[in-house]
Order: sequence, then C-alpha cells, then structure tokens
Amino acid sequence: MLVNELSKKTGLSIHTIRYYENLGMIKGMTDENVTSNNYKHYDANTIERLEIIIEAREVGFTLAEIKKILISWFETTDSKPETLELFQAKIKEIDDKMKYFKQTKSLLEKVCEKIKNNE
Amino acid sequence: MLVNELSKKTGLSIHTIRYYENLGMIKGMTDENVTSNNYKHYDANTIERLEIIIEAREVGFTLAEIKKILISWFETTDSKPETLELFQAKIKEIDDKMKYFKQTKSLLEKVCEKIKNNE
DNA sequence: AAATAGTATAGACTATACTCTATGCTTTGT
DNA sequence: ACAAAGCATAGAGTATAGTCTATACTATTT
Repeated sequence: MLVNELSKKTGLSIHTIRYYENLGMIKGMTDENVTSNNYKHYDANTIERLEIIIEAREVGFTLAEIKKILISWFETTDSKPETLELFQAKIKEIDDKMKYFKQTKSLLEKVCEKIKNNE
Repeated sequence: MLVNELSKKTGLSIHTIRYYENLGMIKGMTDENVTSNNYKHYDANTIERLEIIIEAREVGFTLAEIKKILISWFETTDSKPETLELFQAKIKEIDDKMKYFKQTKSLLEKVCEKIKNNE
C-alpha cells in the first residue's frame, strides 16, 4: 500500500508518517520492478509499528524511546543487556505514572463534585 | 517564603517556577510593608498548586489545561457547566490512557522476555 | 492531451515547555 | 564598605513533535 492508504488505516496524517519515516521508525520499500517512480510501498508490519508508536506516545514515551522499543521488538537478534535495563526502567516508570493517574483522576473527580455543589 | 525556598521544597527550578508564574498558574505576593524591593513571597497554597501541576503534567495534561483545573479548584465560586464537562471529558481521557498504559506495559514486558531469551 | 490527484524531498514554520543569559537592583556576610 | 549571593524582568535559545509549503515528478481521469 502507498502512503495515502497507510494514512487512512492508521489515522495518522501523511506528513506525520513521513516524519516518522525520516526518524527511521518505519521504512517503505520502493518496488524495484518499477523504474518510472520511487513511490514507497508499506506492508502490514508498518501498520503494526505505527500502532505501537501511537500507543507508546499516548503513554508519554518520546519518539526516540519508541524507536528503541521498535528496534528491540522487530530487529534485534542479539541480546543487549543495556536495552533490557532501559525497558525494565520504563516499566517501573509506567507503574509510577499509574500512581499519578490515580491521584489526578481523584483530584478531577473532587473538582467535578465541587463544581456540582456550587450549582 | 521566597522563590529559592519554593524551588527547594518543590524540586522545580527557579526558572520553571517563574515560567509558571508568568503563565498565571501561581502568584507570589509582594510585601506592602517593604518598599525597598519587590521580592515575591509564596505561601503553602503555592506549594499545593505546584504539586498539582507536577502530578497533572505527568499524566500528560498541558499547562493550559492544568491552569483551568487550578482555577476551578481554588478560585471558582460560581458553577460553570462547560468546565464540568471539560473535566468529565478529562476523566474519560485518563481512563482511556490507562488502557494504553496496560498495553504498552504488556508490550515492554514481552520485549524484555524476548531480549532475555536471546541470551 | 490536458486537468486533476497522488507522491517525494527539502526546508520553513508552529506550539509547547522549558532553560539560559543579560541586566540591574537588593540583601547578606565578612 | 565591599564582595557575593539572591531576586526580578525581558528576551534569546533549545528540544520535541509535529505541520505546512514549495517544487517537481508521476499517475489517473476525462
């Protein structure tokens, strides 16, 4: 599929997709049988990668961090102890953030109650 | 307390505190009895506000959003239906994000397993 | 064949959230 | 009294993550 279809399937804009490709987070393949253009073709793996990007950025990971996750998940064949440590730290980070989430949710609920009671 | 003490108590840099003050998220008071300077004094409420800011930004709220939360929590006396709606939407947003958190945590755990098994 | 739509690349521009520097005044320590 | 440290303001600079524009070529539609 070309970039337009990829955009529709992921909900990301064509600009954003190209931005991620420039960062090396995804990679399209140019069909070698076609010499008239250099249109890039994307496969199911690209969709998978973009869905991981969408999830992970919602959680607050930077694109640089997400890139490392993708490499470890899809490209790594050899073990990397420092990468393992990085991800274990990230898991701890998520647990910590969960704590903030609960506190902030609780605060927002209190704010809502306060607003309601002033009515 | 002055900005230096406030910085130490909250862990935020003096620059960041002033940045938040410029955005109207906190407000120091100049002592009217002192005419020789315009040093700003901050009270316990400022610490409370900064702690809310720290929590909420961890959750991914923008400073503009956090400012609204602070106003509703500390300054609002009259009811605002549209603000209530905003916060209810934000609570839903937090719930949605929780979902992403669990998925990403699960992904990271799988990545860690993958790295370990390659050893 | 011409107009319209899609694609690629490069680079400029924007928004958010800081972070730092320069300048000048005030307060404190010795 | 004088140096060092602290405070205030303004404005410049940085990092991240897009977002948009210009240009040029390619493909499709009529």
